[in-house]
Amino acid sequence: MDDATHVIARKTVTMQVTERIRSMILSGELASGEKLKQEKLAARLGVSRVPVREALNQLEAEGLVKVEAHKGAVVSGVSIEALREMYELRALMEPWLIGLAIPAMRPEDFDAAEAILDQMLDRSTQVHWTRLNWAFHRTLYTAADRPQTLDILEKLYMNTYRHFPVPMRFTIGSEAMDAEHRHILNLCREGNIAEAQAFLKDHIMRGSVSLVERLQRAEPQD
Amino acid sequence: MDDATHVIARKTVTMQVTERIRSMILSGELASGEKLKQEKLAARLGVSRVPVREALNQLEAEGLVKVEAHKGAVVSGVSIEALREMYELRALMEPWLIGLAIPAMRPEDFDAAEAILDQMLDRSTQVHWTRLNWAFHRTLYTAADRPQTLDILEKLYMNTYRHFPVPMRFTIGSEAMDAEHRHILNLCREGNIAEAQAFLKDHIMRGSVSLVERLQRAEPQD
DNA sequence: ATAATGAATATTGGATACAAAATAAAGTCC
DNA sequence: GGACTTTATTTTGTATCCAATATTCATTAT
Repeated sequence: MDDATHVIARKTVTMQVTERIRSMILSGELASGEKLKQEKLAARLGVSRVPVREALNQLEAEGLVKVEAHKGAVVSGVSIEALREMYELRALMEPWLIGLAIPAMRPEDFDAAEAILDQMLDRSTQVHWTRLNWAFHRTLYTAADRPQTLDILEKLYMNTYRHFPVPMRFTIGSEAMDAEHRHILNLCREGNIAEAQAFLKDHIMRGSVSLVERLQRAEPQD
Repeated sequence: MDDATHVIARKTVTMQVTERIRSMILSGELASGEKLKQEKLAARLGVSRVPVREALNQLEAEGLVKVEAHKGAVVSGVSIEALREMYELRALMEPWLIGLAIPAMRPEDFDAAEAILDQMLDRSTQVHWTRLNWAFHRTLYTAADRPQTLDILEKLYMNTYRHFPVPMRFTIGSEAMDAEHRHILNLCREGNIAEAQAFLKDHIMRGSVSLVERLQRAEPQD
C-alpha cells in the first residue's frame, strides 16, 4: 500500500482529504449508501477528524455525499428519476453552450478535442473513460466562455458517470460512441451550429436511455 | 409534550450561523468585498470559530462568499459578465421548466402564485420583493417536479438579486412588472405553453438588461 | 415472546488549544 | 530616503478535548 509519501506542498490538508475521498467515491471504492465515519476516515488518512468533516461538507455541496445532522455522512445514491433529470439538464445546457462556442472555436480547440478522442481509443486508458469523455465535452464548450455553466455541468457529470454499472464502464468506449464524438467535432469544424446542437442533444439523450435501461434491468425493484 | 417553548431547537449551531450570515449578506448588511474574519463573526454571534468556518464553507458552495486558503473569506462580488451568464441560464432553464410544469399545474398552484403576486403589491412588504419574486417564479415551476433544477435556479436567484443596487430594490416592484407576472400566470392558466415560454424568456431578459444597465451606470469603470 | 423503557456505547457537533501561514511592523543596509 | 530583510502580530488551519445526540443493547412489564 502506498501512503504518506504524498507530500503535497501548498495544499491544505482538507483539500487533500477532499480529493482523496472524492476519487474513492468516483472510482467506486466507496459505494453508494456506504456510511462514511469521520473517525475511520481520519485514521485511514492519518489526519484528525476536522479536515475530514470539512471534506465531507464540501463533497456534499458537490452532490457526492449526503450528510445529516448528528447522523453522519453516506455516499449519496441517485435515483433513476434524478439521473433522468441530470441528463435532461445536460441535453438543455450543452447544445446551448456549443452553439455559443462554435463561432469562437480556434484550431487549437479542435486539436485538443481530437487528442482526447484518440486517447479514448487507447485500451489501456479505458479505466478513465468517463473522465476523458467529460474532458472531450468540456473542451467543446470552453470557447463559449461560460464558466458558471461549466461548473454546473461538471457536477452533473460527476454524479451521472459514477453510477454507471461496472460492465458499462468498459463497453461505453465503443466505436459507435467514438464515431458520434467525431461527428460532433466535425460539425463544429464546419461551423454547422444547428446540426451540431441537434446531434449533440440526441447524443446525450441516447446516453440517458442507455444508462437508465441498464439500471432498470440491474435493479428492477428498489 | 404541550409546551411550544423550545420545540424549535433541533437546529445545529452551524445551521443557525449559516442562516444568520446568509441573511446578513442577502440584506446587504455585509457588503460585497467585505472581509469575514472568523473570530469577529464568532464573537459577534457568541459561538466558537468552528461553526463559523463551516458556515463560510457552506456559503461558498452557495456562491455568496469566496474563501481562499490561509487568506480568509470575503463576501463574493459578481462581475457584470457573471450576472449576464446567470440571467442567460435562467432564460434557458425557466422556460423549459414552465413548459414541463404547465400540463401538470393544478388550481391550487395558480392560487398560490396569485397570492404571492397580491403580496407583492402590498407596499409594506416591499423590502422582501426579491424573495417574493423568486417565490412566485418557483411556484410556477414546482409542478414540473425537477428538484435539482430548482436548486440550481435558487442559487442563481440569490446571487443575482442581492446585487441589485439599493434604489432598484424598491422600484422593481412596479405595476409593469406586476402586469408581466400576471400575464405569465394567465398564459399558464390557459395552457398556452409556447406563449408562456416565449414571454417568460423575454421577461427574464428584460430583467437582465435593466439590471446590467443600472450597474454600468453606477460604476462605469472597473 | 414482544414492545416499551432506560442505561451504556458509539458517533457526531462544538469549544479550546496549538501549529502554520499570511500580513503588518520594525529594523538594517545601501 | 527607499527597498529589502527580519521580526512580531494577526488570522487561518489542524489537533485534541468535551458536550450533545443518536444508536445499541439489556431490562422489565404486559
